[in-house]
Amino acid sequence: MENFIYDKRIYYHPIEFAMVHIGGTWKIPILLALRNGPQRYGELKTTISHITDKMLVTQLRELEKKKMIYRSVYRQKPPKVTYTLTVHGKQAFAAIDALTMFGNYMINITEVIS
Amino acid sequence: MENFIYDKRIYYHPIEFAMVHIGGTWKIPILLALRNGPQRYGELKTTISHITDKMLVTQLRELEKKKMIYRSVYRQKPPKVTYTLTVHGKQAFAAIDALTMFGNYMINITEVIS
DNA sequence: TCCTTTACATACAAAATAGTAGGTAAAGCA
DNA sequence: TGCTTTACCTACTATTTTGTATGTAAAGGA
Repeated sequence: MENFIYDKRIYYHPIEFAMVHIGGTWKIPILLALRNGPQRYGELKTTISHITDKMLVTQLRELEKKKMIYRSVYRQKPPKVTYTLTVHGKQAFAAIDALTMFGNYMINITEVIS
Repeated sequence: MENFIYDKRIYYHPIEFAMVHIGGTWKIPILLALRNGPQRYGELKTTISHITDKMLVTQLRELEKKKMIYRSVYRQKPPKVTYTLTVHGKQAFAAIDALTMFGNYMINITEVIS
């Protein structure tokens, strides 16, 4: 299998499919925030600096749809919702870690202002 | 070091920096095409299906600027130019391979039309 | 001199992605 | 009843990325 269709879009390489799962500005930060255990919505918002409500919500919804995370609702006084990694979500970390290593490598060989 | 500046832009995580090197639609296909050895411009154009001249040129220029590939010009009858991976470019393959594996994993657990 | 081949370049348009600003629902409590 | 907290949603705008179409330079050969 080399190319295939999903959700009315054609993919030519597995990497393109990987990217719809962890690509964009915010999906990886969200997955990393959940790496040490579930977090509620408000916690994610403070853990992940600079993220807006809109971005956080849309990316959480996409990750949930793709079965990378799941959403738990606690019916309480002020509502409580937590997000947790699924097994599929955890599978992403091999790639995420490899990307981190490559990024660090490129930082070291590049003139960067810290 | 957690955030830093490069080319007038601020980065908060090494992955963001990795992504400016291998992100976008065409950089990884180009790197993969060069994996088995240097290729000339015209060869890349046929190896990488669907790529346009504009995309191929701009991505080659960016990869060259970032020292991921280098450009060799042969002064000949019709001009000849080849592109070759540098050591830095080769460093990307650990991440690229990890992404490929994750992509394949997600393809398998997803209902995909092949 | 004109033609052909190779490797580009450039203006413009379209599409995808991200950000801004403001609003809402639910439910207990004063 | 009105207030507060948490977890969202929506319309609109801005920015970034990609694609389309067309053009050009160099150099040898007919």
